Amino acid sequence: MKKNRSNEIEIVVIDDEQDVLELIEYILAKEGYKATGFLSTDYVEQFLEEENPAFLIVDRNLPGMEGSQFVSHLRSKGYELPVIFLTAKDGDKDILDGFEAGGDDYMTKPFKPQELVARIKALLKRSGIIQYNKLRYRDMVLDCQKQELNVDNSQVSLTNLEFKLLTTFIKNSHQTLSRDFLRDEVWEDDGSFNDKTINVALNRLKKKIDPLDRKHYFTPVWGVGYKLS
Amino acid sequence: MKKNRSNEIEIVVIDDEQDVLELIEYILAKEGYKATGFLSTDYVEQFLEEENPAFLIVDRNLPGMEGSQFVSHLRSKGYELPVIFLTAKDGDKDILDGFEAGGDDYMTKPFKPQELVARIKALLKRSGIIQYNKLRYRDMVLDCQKQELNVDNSQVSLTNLEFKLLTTFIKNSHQTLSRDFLRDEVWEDDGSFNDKTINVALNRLKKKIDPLDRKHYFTPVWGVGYKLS
DNA sequence: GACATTGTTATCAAAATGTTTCTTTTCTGA
DNA sequence: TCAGAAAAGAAACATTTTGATAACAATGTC
Repeated sequence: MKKNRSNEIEIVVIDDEQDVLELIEYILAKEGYKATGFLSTDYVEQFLEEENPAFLIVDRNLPGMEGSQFVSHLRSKGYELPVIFLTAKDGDKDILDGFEAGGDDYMTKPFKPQELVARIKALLKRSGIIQYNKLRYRDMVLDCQKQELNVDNSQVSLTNLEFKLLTTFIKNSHQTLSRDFLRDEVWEDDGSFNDKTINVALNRLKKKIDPLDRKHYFTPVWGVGYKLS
Repeated sequence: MKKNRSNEIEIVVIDDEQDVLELIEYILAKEGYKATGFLSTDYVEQFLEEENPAFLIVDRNLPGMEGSQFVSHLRSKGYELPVIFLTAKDGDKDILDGFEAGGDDYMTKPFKPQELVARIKALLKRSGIIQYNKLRYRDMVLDCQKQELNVDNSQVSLTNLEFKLLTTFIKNSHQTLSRDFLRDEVWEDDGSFNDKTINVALNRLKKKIDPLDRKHYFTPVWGVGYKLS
């Protein structure tokens, strides 16, 4: 029901061989994905419903329900998450069956880990799950598409102005930003402009992203402006 | 950036061997696609600009510019159309290069025509060029052919506009949709357009699918638009 | 014409942003 | 070092912008 709180992309892997499962989980973990393995299709649907993972990697020879049948079933239920088949079944007909069932890609075992990762990435990109407009500073991650900020893996909601302000600072993290610069860049100077507007805006931002003032993201530069620290 | 007027999906194929080109064109035509072949990357960019085809199939060993280089170039220019590499270059490194350059899929020659077609279809579906039959989000299931919505297993009737709106949100469930985007996508901007039209339409939709406002499917993003939650 | 759909307008509420005032901090020079 | 000036912070208030909602008008459909 709810998306993962953290920024991690969650991938479900279904394979009946424990060691293959572990290998894949290891590969995915190394790439920064959160992998959840299943030895059969049992409970997977329930898991999808509850956790809403981003991606599915599925073998075809599974106990109980065959992999492509399972995917077909999911599709008929309206699940549209990207699916890669990863299986020893490598006949021409098998591959076509996989796509017919609603798979997005089909890889045969044995497989190259790097190719699996590349294909996953391509699909995540194509499905719009990966976004590139991300900015990072210390433990902050800004998602420019969603206008969202994560600080230390918990979401902080920012207003447009605050977002623009923070973006400007992170894009220029190496230098002190003068009030003049900020006025030009963030506010698009409408002439009349109160001295304190910038101060107030910045302090509101500070309070939102670090309410307890423990992290001191911003340092005032006396008589000039502010810089990230 | 608008789709071809006709119903046909237009696919560009680049391959320096005339007979391979013709074979692929033949395969695609038989599947009902409109194929346009090129023997090199020359003029392809111009063609993309003018015709805005839906899909690109590209060889790697091309006279002039190498295939992956060309794709990389297109990506950097902002072309987002799906790309399949279809090439004899089958080394591990080659495949990774292909994905690195921005390819969506990678097939090696010799290839099975049916597999090519299956991969094209999968990608067209995933890119939203072909419609899905069903979409799901939380406890909502949309049947796009019947224009029907089921929420928590009971049917809710939606108007065309409402259906299109909801579909757009579910297809882009991972990001905030700005009013500009919605205007382009759902209404096809007739120029005069009241600010509040979108608000009203969305609130009507909200009320229909969740009359008691218990589920909070939509979250307004202040000053921007809405997102699914 | 009756009805459903969609767009428009008006009103209110909420959120964001700007302004003012006062307090606190920081810097400077005697 | 300390007093005073200048700058920044904080809180309260004011203004503006935006969103929700309802009522109404326009449009299209049968």
